[in-house]
Amino acid sequence: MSQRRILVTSALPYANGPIHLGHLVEYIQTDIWVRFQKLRGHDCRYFCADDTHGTAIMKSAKERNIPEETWIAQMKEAHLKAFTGFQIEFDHYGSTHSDANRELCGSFWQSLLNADLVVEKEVIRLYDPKVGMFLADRFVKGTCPNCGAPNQNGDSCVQCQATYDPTELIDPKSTLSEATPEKRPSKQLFVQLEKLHSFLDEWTQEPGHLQTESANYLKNFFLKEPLKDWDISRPGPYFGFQIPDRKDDYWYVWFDAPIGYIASTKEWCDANGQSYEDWWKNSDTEIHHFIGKDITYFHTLFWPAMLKTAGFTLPKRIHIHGFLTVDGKKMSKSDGTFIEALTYLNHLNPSYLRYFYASKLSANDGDLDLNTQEIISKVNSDLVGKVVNLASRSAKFIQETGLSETYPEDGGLFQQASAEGDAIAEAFEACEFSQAVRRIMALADQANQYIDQQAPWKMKKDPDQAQALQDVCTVALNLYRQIIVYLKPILPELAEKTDTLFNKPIEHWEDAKTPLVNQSIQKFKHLMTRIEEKKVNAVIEESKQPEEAPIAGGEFQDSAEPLEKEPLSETIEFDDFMKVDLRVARIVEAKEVPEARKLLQLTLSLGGEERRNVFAGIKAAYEPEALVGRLVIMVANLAPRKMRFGVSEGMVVASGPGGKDVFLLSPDEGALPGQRVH
RNA sequence: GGGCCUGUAGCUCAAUGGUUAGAGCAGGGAACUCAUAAUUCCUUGGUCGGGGGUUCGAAUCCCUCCAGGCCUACCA
Repeated sequence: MSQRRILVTSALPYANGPIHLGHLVEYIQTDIWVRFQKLRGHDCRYFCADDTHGTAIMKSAKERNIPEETWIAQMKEAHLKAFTGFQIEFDHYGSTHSDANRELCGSFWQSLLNADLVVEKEVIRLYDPKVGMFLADRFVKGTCPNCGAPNQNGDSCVQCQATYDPTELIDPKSTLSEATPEKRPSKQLFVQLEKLHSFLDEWTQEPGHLQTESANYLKNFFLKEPLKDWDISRPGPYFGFQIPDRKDDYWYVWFDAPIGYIASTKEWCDANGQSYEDWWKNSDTEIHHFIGKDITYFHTLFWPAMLKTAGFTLPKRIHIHGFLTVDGKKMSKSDGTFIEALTYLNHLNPSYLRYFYASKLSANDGDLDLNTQEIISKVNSDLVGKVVNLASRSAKFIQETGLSETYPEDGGLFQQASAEGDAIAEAFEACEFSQAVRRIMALADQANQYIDQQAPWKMKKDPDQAQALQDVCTVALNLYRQIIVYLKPILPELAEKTDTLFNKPIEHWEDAKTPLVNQSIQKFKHLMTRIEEKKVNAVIEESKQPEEAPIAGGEFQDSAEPLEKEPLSETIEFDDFMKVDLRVARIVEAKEVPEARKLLQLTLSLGGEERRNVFAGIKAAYEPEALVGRLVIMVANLAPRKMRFGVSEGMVVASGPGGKDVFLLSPDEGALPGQRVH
């Protein structure tokens, strides 16, 4: 296979807020893809930078009473800390506020001028006389001109969904100073994108450049009609780059941001004795941009147009991903699901999230849901239970002897898994990470079966079987290492620990094709620990922020979520209800069931001599001692159920999703054991 | 209102138009005791969203309806 030259970028995070788990979908996705390409031996480089310009940055700096440069330096440091923590490995991470970027912007600009694409037009905009600047839409609030709702944003109304120009707002107010803005004429520069319409038609529809859903979206939406002129300048004061030969005009942040990809490349090239033009003006370079679907517009229309005009190589592919939801909903600060990267890292291992995202990501732009129960189950059963367990259950048998001198007969397992590597590689290449993970886990299942069949722990008891024992463990550990080769792009840290275990680093994807033999093995140390639910809960707790002022409606603001999660059942008749015999019962004894993960054993009294033995799945939520003596509601006529630990003679009634969130029902004071509930 | 995507087991997802639709997790039963209560075997569980159509044959192709998601609007 010939070596490819691949340049990869992720979208530049805005230097105005911390990195959160939503951002990380993209950086983890990109990082996995880049690590995969590097492991395959390609000349692959990953560039990114902070996006540092615009009015929002000015506002933040102003609020803190510090220069913009100080603010963006602080943000960059925080961003890098988060990325490093999640093992996102850039070849270079720059900033759009750099000399390299300023120069490149100048050269792009000149190309646009030369191509006669820039025109000047006069527009009426809102101006804040107190602050002395024109106001971006987001910094104006006022009464909706359509429905009269007060306190609406500058561009649209949440009440009636109307969109409008901020100059149409009734009674507008600047959110920067509370001043009433003035309407002022402003001369602004526009790029006539329409002149490149046919090029964009062609480029966006060419197979391979975009996912089909994105190509369709552009075709049916923007490209169906003449493209609007792109408003590319902003009047000062504006934190950004001044446009050459224009006294008071700055490039709009979305002009200089994507050029930041090239500037970051250039900084790396300058430091490494290379020419950035070899990367960006070279048809042999594959350029891959990873972005979220919210910025499709900028990367699939403006950006190719700019590259084309300035004579740069066009992207080979734009990889567009969806948004992150948590437990099926948009991230929410009040729910504690707006989780910052650094908050996560305070409690949990980054590998968990890397693996979880990989197991959910595919090449389409659908949203990805982070479900707390699912991440626990996936990591604990796949990674710890299956993969790491392979090493854990075999390494210690051959710590003294090391791996066998020649690779033993294994019934073709290694060969088979080696061949599977091609299909796994194809899945990685196509960004079908979930498929790759599925295939890898199937290999782990096979390897566990092999160990079970061979039963090395039995061989260990018989000195005559010493060679067989070494051979079986040699196979098992090689199958394990092979899996780690495939997982290395996703889990670099686990791969490093595995390198240590085997005294031999994994350096290339092809390492999965050759078994290790005649090799000493380090003393086994735990490679990865299980996720504890309480740590996940701690992340959510730490992420919770006080609710913003309630919208309306008084003091009872119950969430609609429980009902959405478990909708009402169909209507039943009274007789149906009466079949269920609910009784008040007193817990007279409660004890742990040591072998059971979720169960407590309860002895319930229905009064008099009537006792019931009930197993309840509430171990995670209640201490046995705290339960003794309290009254609960039980289903008293439920058919007895034989369980592994004994017969359960009914059930106690509780609400909640399960796990730690279980809430037993209690009757009000005065209720007596044995009384029926109706 | 329009566009795009999705709908398969309780949950997460597979299945080039071709046997009886499969995995993992969860549930039930058993085995094992090397391993971080991990693993292995057996097992329960499906109106492939509904209805039409094309076909020798449809989860898969076409039409239509329903539900969900995302995007976007007096425009496609």
